[in-house]
Amino acid sequence: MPELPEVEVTRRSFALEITGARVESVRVGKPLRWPLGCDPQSLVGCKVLGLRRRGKYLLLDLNRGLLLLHLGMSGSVRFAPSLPVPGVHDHFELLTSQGVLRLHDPRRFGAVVYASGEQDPMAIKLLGGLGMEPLSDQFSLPAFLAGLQASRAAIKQLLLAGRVVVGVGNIYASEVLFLAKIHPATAASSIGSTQVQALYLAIREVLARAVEAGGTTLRDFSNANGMTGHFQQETHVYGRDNAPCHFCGTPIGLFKQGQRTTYFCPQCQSA
DNA sequence: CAGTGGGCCTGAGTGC
DNA sequence: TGCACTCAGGCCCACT
Repeated sequence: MPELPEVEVTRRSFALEITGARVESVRVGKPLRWPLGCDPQSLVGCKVLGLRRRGKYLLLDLNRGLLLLHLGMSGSVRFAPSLPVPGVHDHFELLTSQGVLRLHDPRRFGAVVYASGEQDPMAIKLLGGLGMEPLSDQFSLPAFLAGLQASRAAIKQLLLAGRVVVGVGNIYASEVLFLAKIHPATAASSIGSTQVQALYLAIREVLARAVEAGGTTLRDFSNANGMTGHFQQETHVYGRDNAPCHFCGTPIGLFKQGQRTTYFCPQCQSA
């Protein structure tokens, strides 16, 4: 499910409600991608100072350390004064003085990891290699250009790797490359500065627009209040193979890049 | 060293 | 209806 817009939509949907809450109990279900890294009971009594986002991670700041939440491919978070009895795919739950935080994740590619602080080795391992935040001032055109010039990988795969800029997953990578009229298999270092600028602008615009739209709900994404997104109604190429390109009418094509499906317009994005 | 591909899990959808 | 198979929004890590 979750690329940057979905994670940011999730964050916004309960950041204020959970801030200031005191953890009263913790429930863990089946193992997630990584172990929690602490005794769940040690979280009881912690106070929630705030909820931030870095890339596709949610950072729940506590008065003692922080929890890193990742939604993997199929994760979603709910936060409400109370929730129904946990189901088989609800693998982590914090009961707090202000509501119940629950992670639902059928495929269990997600994770909840405790770190004592941002210098904790686990925090560094997970967050240390992340690229620029695309919706922040940190994301600059010169730095983006330098990042692309340093890699001869295919641009789509470089975007997915998140080492240059974070948060662009499989859906949005196809979308931004379409808007910038760049073929997804183009070697990053060979893209001219004019097209790099178009890509830079497309990343900012598409991600910001997707956040406004409440994210993309393909199957099961919803925010912490259970509301779905509707950016899927605005995609130009993702999931539209054989449908006419919105700009030129050519049928949208698809191919595989590193096990992931890439959608593109063979006319608008001719290599 | 950079770049590619396997694997982690489960559920939904498709074709026979 | 049932079974086998493919595919899915991410990311670490072993390998080349």
